[in-house]
Amino acid sequence: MRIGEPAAQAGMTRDTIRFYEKVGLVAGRRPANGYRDFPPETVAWLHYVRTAQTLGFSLAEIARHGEKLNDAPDAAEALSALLEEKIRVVDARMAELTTLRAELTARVGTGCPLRATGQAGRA
Amino acid sequence: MRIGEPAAQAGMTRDTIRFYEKVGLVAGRRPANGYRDFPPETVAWLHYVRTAQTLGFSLAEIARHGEKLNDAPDAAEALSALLEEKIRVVDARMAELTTLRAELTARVGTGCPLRATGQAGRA
DNA sequence: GTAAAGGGTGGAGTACGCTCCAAGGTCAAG
DNA sequence: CTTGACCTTGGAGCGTACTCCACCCTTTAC
Repeated sequence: MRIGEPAAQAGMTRDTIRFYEKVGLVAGRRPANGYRDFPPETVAWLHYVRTAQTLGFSLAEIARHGEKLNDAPDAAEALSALLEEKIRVVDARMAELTTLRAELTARVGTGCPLRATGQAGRA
Repeated sequence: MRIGEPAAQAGMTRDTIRFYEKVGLVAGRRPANGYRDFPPETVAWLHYVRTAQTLGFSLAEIARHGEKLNDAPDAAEALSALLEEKIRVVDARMAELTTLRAELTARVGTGCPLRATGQAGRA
């Protein structure tokens, strides 16, 4: 597929895909005419990139994940490992939010949120 | 206090505080010698800024919150409202993470994470 | 009086993730 | 063979949040 198709299907601009290629996040062939030619899986990969982004992963991290997956002898296993790692990250992030939520709740109604409640503020 | 003290107490550099002043996040007096002079509350405020940041608020948002608090006739009430608003944001973020976690869990062991499971990828 | 610690300024630079632009080449349809 | 859609490139620009720099002034301690 030429660049427009994955762009449309993944809901991003062609510029974004070119940028992703530049940072090594996607790759394709280059036939004689100079046009990029992407395999169909690229669309799924781009969706995956978006998902990982919403998880808070940087493009660099996502690119590393992609490499790991390509290098792994057993892609399915490597992937499960990565997913599990991500789940741990998500859990950690949620725990953090839980703490912050508690801190906020504790401050509601105290009338002085700028004065630390306990160790608040160093969070 | 001169700039070094709030910097040390809030764990940031003087440059950061100068930057915050530039974007309207903190303010102080300027005596004849040209040195910044901050009130003691600045330290608590800076801690608060850090906390809000970990919540995912941008400096611009935090600055707006600060203004609202200063303008409010009843600071305590205005603050509780803001905190409650933040709590809603935290809750929303957690819900999002929960969804993502479920999506990841569903993919573990499927062997094909790049193929969307349901609406995965549009998250 | 002098030296060190601390403060001031403007401006450049960094990292991330795009986004837009101008100038030009390629391809498919009529 | 021309039109228009789609593609190419390099490079500039943006917003966020700093970070570092050089160069100069003020304060503090001895």
